[in-house]
Amino acid sequence: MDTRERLIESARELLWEFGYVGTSPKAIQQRSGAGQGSMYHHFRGKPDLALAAITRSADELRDRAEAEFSGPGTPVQRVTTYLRRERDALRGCPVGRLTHDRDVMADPALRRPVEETFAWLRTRLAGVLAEAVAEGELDAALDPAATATALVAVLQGGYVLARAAGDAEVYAQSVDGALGLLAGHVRSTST
Amino acid sequence: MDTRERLIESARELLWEFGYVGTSPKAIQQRSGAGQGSMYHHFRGKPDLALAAITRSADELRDRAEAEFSGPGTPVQRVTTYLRRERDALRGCPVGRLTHDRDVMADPALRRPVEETFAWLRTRLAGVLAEAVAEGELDAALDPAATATALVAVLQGGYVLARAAGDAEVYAQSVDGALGLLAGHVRSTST
DNA sequence: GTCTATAGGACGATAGAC
DNA sequence: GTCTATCGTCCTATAGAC
Repeated sequence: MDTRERLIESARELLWEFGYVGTSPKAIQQRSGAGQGSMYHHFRGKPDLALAAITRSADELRDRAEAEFSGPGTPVQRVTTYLRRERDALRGCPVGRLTHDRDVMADPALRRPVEETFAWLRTRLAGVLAEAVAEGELDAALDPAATATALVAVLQGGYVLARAAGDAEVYAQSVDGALGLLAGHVRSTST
Repeated sequence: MDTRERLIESARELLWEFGYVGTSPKAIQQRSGAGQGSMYHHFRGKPDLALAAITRSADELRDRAEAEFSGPGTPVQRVTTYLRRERDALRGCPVGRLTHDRDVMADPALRRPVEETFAWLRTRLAGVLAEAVAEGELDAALDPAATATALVAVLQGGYVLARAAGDAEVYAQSVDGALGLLAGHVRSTST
């Protein structure tokens, strides 16, 4: 793992834990073991390095979700797999948390991956839900787009509530609640 | 409105928009029209002023929710009123956003009002849902506590998604999705 | 490619006059 | 109660040697 790579990975972890404003170039350098000069050799500055880190986190999030959405099982089973996937609840979402970072949202370049990630996620999940409706697995009264947005919101909000409570179990509870609500709309239980 | 009051209100607005880390004492002073000396006369420092501001925002949130939960209508109608209340979606939740602020979560005094607000909110909403189940308005299969947590999460996550999209309509969509999911569990539609 | 030195500014807070 | 002056620290970035 070369210096450039270590800088990106260090930036990713610090951005996840402390946010953009709370992450200083100095902290990234120390964590990666790179010196001041190295960082400014590989990147133009903090925003440039942050863009590389954010883009990578966004790509990872998307790839993992896509694997679950296009995996085995019925549409509802795949959605359940996605929702139930183990997550580091108290750490929160590495992409979603940037939403509360003024400096990120104010910079179009940094904001773009955040915006695109959630736009894709909502659309992709809506597609899987539409499949479920089309196959009769889900109640036709359910609007795929609105339901998808609500489910993604449950995850993002679950992180907020878990952090507020200081208890990862609260995240699990909000997923349980969402699945309980969804269960009432499942028509066929064919395995 | 005296100086102390103006300081608290200015701190509330800045905390809401920029978060704790992003809000400097200097900015609060300028917005409130108070000088450096005034702020340090009325408050011990930034954390002390922030505590007053956060506590007030938390109390306000709680009072508004309580008014809706104990208002007129059936339990499900009251929950719907709460969820549908107009909110400044792109601004987000003044309390929930502090969850992503490291300095707030690291300080037990500042963290307490955040923790207590959501603990109360989830418990109180669970109580209204339990009423609905007891009265037969809601499906008995629904767990009040988990459902309440999921619904609060939809609001908090709705803010995240709306900010990511830069579109308040996304917040409304996640509320629509949640109500659509809840609708499948409503038993009697007695007015 | 990596190092050290240094710049210019903002931060949070304190001192002491009025 | 409010003012101005000042402190020490950290921030992001640049310069220039090696």
